[in-house]
Amino acid sequence: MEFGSERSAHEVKEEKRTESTLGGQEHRPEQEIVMQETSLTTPERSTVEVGAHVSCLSKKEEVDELQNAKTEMGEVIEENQRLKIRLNRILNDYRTLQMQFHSIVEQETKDCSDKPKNDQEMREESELVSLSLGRIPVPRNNEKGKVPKTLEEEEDEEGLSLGLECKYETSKSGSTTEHVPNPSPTNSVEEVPKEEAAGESWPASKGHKTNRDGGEVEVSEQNPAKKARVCVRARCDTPTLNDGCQWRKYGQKISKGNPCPRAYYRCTVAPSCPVRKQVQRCAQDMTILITTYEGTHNHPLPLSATAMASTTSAAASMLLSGSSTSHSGSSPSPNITTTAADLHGIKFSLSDGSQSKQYYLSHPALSSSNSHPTITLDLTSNPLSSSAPFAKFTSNSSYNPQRYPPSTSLSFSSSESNTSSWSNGFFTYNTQPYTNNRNANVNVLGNINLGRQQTEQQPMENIYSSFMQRNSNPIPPAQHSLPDTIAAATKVITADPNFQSALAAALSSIIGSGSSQGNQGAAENPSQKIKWGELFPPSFALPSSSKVNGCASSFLNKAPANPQPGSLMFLQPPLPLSSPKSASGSPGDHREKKN
DNA sequence: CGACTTTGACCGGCGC
DNA sequence: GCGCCGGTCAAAGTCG
Repeated sequence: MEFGSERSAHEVKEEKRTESTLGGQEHRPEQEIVMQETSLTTPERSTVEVGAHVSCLSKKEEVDELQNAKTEMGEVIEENQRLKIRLNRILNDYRTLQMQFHSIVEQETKDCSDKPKNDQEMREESELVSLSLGRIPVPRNNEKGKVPKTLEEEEDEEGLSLGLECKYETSKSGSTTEHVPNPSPTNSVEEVPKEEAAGESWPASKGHKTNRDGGEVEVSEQNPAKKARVCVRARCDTPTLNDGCQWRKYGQKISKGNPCPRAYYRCTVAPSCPVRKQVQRCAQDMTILITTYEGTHNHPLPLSATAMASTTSAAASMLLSGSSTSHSGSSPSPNITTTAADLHGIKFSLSDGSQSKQYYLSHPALSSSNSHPTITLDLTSNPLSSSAPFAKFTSNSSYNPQRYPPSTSLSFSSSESNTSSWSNGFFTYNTQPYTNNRNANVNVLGNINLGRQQTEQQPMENIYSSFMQRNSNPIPPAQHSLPDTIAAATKVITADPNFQSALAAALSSIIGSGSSQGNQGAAENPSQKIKWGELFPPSFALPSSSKVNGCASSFLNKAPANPQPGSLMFLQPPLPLSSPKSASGSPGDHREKKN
């Protein structure tokens, strides 16, 4: 709460500063003109003074001085003329600039009023966010098409406000309103529980459960639509991914459309942990294991569990914080595989150096329930973009367009070879532009590198430039000045809670791992927490799971677990694939209800 | 014996 | 209202 007010004040200051800065720049030409005019009047006055002074001297001296005065006057006149010419030039320049500025403003206003209006309406109606922070948003559909407009629109209307002051424009609506009632950082604290609550509540049998269990009620009567799920698709030969957590199977069901049974697991690390997961083989590719996580751990996790927990939390946070959903026009078939390419959504570019992984957040593969916003991480290599080191990260709330209308689209992509992002299960995030330091990976603020690190020699394309490239269509990236790039990137970051969430998770993971070689995540360090909070908005709320040690996912094993020394590592210990039985961790209370 | 899995039954939501 | 379906429960079985 205190923290919230602090940050609010900070935001206000930032905004004021920005406004004043911009204002000053606008008026600067006028000031220059005034100065010039003043300087022009000065010579005339001096001439008069000279004349008066001459009258007091002798004739010879007068003559001499008159001649001198004439000479001086001539010089002054010449200078005056030069000044006048300069003034004219300045005025012309100023007018030209003014005209250009006005024309630009008008143009953008028109753009905003035309397409963006629809966009805004759609966004408000659908409560969704559409961002594209990459280079190429494939104009698949209207949603995609509007992505860049949205950014431009925001940028234009908001007047290029800079800084990391938080803006919650993306979470403008309904589902979000409940979620993020006020933009104060307090939300960062509140969001966790909310997210948890969202995750905790499993729809079908809540009431059911409540009745049977009587007392223990983890039922939250919140908006059912807010239950976020994170679906992870990964190639795995084992029955289940070893994500570091301990799970207990409590059910199995053969779902329609998939011969493979779906298994239901419950986290048994803590008796009251609401986290559950569903595991199912992909019908089309049996080697692909689809794991859907729901809920947030309310207990410390084993170190090996942090990765997955953070990832899923981040993804869930992205969904929830942005009320983001993206809906592709792809077939309603529960088959995700077909939709991956169709999904616009967050697109994280990444490069592993040796191999690239793709992360698609797509339709809920497992989730049959349309009431769950689902975000899917596709860790399977995608043939569609296998040639490019891309990672796609798309969110999807559900198939049901009514509940979760098409909307959110984030694309942090860059076709450049070296980039940041989700890579082999690790989130590598590089914000080098600020430092321009290739080795800035050490700097947590500047670079987020979760997990396996690229070689330091590898130039990593900064995400800001990526944003910039995406945001400013007309202007080639190379022409962007650094300040512009930073400004645009900042804008994007501050404007999109989803991205903030991703950042949050990434940072939290880093923080956790940073200190956590000793187990306790630095996120628990109040001071650091505040720092992060200042930098990031509510959506940055660290999932509870991020505070704890965590999980690794077996899919990470696919990536060579050879972290680069000196870099921020997210998950160092290689995680063996294993059955749930072999899952590590204290048994805790495994029979939460039976006993 | 405790922890875990299996599996049929039950419940609620949703669509027709 | 009915049936389908997803999700969960809990008794029975298995394993170490």
